[in-house]
Amino acid sequence: MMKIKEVATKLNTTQRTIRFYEEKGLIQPDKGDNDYRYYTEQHLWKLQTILSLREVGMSTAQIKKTLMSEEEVGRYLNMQRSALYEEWLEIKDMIGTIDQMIEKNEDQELVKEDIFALADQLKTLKEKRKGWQDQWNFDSQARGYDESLKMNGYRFNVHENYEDALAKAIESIRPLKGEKGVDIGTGTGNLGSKCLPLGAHVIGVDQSEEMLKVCKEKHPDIDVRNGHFLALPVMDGEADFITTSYALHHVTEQEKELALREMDRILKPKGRIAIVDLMFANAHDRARVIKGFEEEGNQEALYAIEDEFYADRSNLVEWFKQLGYTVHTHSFNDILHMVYAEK
DNA sequence: TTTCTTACA
DNA sequence: TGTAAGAA
Repeated sequence: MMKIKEVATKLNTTQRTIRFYEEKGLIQPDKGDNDYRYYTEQHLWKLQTILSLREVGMSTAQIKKTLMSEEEVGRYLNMQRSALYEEWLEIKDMIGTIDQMIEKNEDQELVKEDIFALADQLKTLKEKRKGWQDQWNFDSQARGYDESLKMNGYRFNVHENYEDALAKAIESIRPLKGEKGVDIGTGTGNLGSKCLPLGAHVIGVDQSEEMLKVCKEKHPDIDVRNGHFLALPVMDGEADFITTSYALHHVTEQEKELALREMDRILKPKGRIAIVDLMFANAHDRARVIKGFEEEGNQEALYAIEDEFYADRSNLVEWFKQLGYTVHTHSFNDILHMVYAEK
């Protein structure tokens, strides 16, 4: 039985901190008749983990949850990593615009407007990065996701050519042994897992906890991470290739450009990207296909298209080219396409 | 001496 | 979380 001072020095903290954790309900040491706190080995261990989690920025409230649910420390660490990545990206954005402001300021004289504009731009960028929300509630869809893939829509089957498309993506990427790939919006891992037998390390990113849980159960070898298109939990230039299927249409057309830049950030030079998704070849084609659905009175299709953000493939191609990529495209049907880009 | 509690920054 | 003050 140790008294608080001994514990504090041993763990390299202060007595105040230890009492504070008790106040927050994280630990309950035994109290003697003199009201002194006495700590056992178990208490020490617990305090040690509290301190460790605190060190990586987890709040006491989160730590409390983590400690109570015993089994899932990994899950909370995962979430914490994502949070830190988001903060990191935000800081990078801020530094970037400050650089631009300084440059403007040195160039010309009266450039307040430019600086205001840059600040405003930064603000919207921050909002986009944070403002991501799961409009379609994938957490609740997770369990039945693979089953629902097999079912066809009544008059509109978005998963027609699904397997062909996934196969084509892998065939284009040609993952090599030892390479690191990132599968964005990995869901239950249907696409990402196809890289595993080829010897690649796969990071599966998804914003839905439940999806990740299911994914991990199906494919234990996938390195599953919380995150989304606008804030990928991956370092700059870490990925040899990126895949994504049936996910980009959950991001608005405006955000898609930012999403491509985010992919560009994590991709190595010479890296490859394969995007398989519901999209239209271009604006004309979009009008043509929609008109077709209207003429046949296919409300189901029209509603589905309106509810989500099917990309304009020509825009994606254009953005990739601006970033210096070589781009190829492939159509599976009117609404299912692949964009393949090489850095 | 040591720890405790409470208040406040 | 750090600091301070009075009490046990």
